[in-house]
Amino acid sequence: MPTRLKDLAKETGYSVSTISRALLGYKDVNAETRRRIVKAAQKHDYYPYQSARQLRAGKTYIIGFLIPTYGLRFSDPFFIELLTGIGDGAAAKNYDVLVGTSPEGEGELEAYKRIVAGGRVDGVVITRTKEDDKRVDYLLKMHTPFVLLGRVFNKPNVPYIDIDSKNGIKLLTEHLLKLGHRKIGFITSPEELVFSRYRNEGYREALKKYGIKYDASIVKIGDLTQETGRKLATELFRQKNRPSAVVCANDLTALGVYSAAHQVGLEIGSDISISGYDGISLAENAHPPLTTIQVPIYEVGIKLFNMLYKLLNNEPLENKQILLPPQPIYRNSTGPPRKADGH
Amino acid sequence: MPTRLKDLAKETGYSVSTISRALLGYKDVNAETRRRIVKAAQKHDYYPYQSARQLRAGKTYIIGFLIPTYGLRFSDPFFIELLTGIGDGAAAKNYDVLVGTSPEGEGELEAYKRIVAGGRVDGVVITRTKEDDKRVDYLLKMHTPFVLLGRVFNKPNVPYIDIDSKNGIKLLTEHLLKLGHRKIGFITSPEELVFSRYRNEGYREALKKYGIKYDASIVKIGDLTQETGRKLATELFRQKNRPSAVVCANDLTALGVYSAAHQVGLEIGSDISISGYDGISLAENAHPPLTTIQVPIYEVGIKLFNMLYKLLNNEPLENKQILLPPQPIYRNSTGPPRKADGH
DNA sequence: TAATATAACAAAAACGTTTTAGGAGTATGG
DNA sequence: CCATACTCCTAAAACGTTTTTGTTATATTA
Repeated sequence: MPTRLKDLAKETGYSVSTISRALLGYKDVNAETRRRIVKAAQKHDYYPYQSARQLRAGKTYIIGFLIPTYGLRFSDPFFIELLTGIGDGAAAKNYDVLVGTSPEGEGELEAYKRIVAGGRVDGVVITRTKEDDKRVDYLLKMHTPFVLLGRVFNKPNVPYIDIDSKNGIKLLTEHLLKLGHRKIGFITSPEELVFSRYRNEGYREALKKYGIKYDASIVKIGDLTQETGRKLATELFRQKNRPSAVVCANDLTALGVYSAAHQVGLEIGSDISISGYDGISLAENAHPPLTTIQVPIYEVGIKLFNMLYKLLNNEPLENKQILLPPQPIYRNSTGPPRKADGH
Repeated sequence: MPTRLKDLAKETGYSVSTISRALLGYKDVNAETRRRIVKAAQKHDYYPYQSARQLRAGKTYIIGFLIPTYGLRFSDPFFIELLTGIGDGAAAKNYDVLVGTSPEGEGELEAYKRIVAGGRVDGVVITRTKEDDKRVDYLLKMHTPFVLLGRVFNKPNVPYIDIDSKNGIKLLTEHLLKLGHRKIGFITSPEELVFSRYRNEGYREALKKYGIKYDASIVKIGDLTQETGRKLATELFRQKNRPSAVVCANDLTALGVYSAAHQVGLEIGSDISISGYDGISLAENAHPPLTTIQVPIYEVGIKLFNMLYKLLNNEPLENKQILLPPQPIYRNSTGPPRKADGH
């Protein structure tokens, strides 16, 4: 049904190779000939058949992006914003994005193998890098180009974009300390994630700077979901001498803490201060608006693709490793603690 | 770098065609031969090269899914849940999902043409169907299989899954009416969307049933984003005799109304009742939890893929058109209106 | 005028897989 | 012992594109 070079050849009377060369802009095609061919191509809405193009070129013009899902009802808006960025960047260069899910643990590497070894994609965007990341090892072994959102240890030369989340969390924690908070809880992310380490460091450094001892009883490890944020915050709020503020590893967790706070009747911004991380649009429209680190997610998505594009086309990559400074946005979810130290 | 049939042929001493046939399970391959070949394939982590397979078969084993984006900061979690459903359904059948964005208007059809005419995908999942949907016309013309999330007019035979949103909105509106509300605002979705018509009908029918006149001044057309929900709700709340309840076209809009309500100091569930639609997990964890229609998004995603899969493989489709009954969940965002009719 | 350059097109090969058609060798049956 | 059936394997073709190489006709030059 769709038009192929063969059809255009039959219609115009030229050979398949001339049709191809005319459309691709080769210079040894007569101007009038090219005009006729282009006209016919437009008339029939010709688009080159990708499978053939791919086989011939040894490229797919497709990049892979696997969304790390924790559990079924996975819905972090962060990944939609990132995905649209990557997708729009790709579309601008006539690339496509193959999207899959990668469950944590077992199936994860298998999902990558499937798309990489099968030659389904030319390159990959990886997020939520781990301390010992098998995916990176595998891609290096396979010589498959990739870019990371987040850093990785012991691999000095891999290209990445990351937000300096150590200083991000540090800024937020210091902000709370300046406001007068002295007991600040922390709901962090799974230990194996690289950014957990940075965020934990930021939290600790801020405390240290203010001479406050690290208290493991008010530090909880979440999984970046709202559900878990709510659950862990509830635990924090049940404690005898509950923290007056909670720093969260991401916005979704923070929104979960909102939920917990409401349940126990704590007013956010006064009874309890809460900070997030990511800057999803829900954070802005939450009540009260959430103090967070604003990550330019969509733009990072575009940039990630463009880096990968250069890798794929052997263009020089001037900035191979980009560490963006954290951009804190202080909103009303954080405020000075109640004088009559609540509870 | 990756292993190909040729390599396995060289290693085992069999021909390329025998290798292929052995791995594909043809019966005229000696058991011992197959064993040896399979062993070699495993040893070298062989995955068939997709481009070649696709070209030969005339199929890509890829389906397309274009996310309709309104504006840049697009982040409706609904689509992530749907996407993971579609993706997991596809992966189970060794299919992949090509994801792109489709801006409203101009570029939309072009985005579909790119992936369909270029043979990038075998079939397509379409969401947010329109009254006069060019995409459907195009796909029918191209004989490209597709399934819809949502119905379409004047095309009796197209396969779809839809929630009966007329009755969904009707149930929610009636719920509010039963609670005693008599002035119920409605923030609906863009007119061109098919489900807008159904939802509007549901709203009107409920009012009619209770003998209440339709009041255009408290019906606003939004765009399904939180931002716009907030903006339009603010307009509603500024009115002299503001509505005591607001029905929203989706959860995200409802969360925007939450934001507006908080800004004006209205207590949700008493000063103002709010209902959503979709049942994203954020709705459950909002404060107060949002009354909504629970759509089994993830499962619908899986089912959509399975329908498309059958179409692609010419398997019979018993239920070509599925209309799911609405599943209302009444939470605390809706309650009886204040006796001293606020304001 | 003969040799050479140039312009404009086409033939053919290649990418890696799957499938069709068939072939060689062995077993079976009358 | 010949014909037939069966087992197991392989050669070759095909999918549609791009690119390399080549060819023909015309124009240019000595």
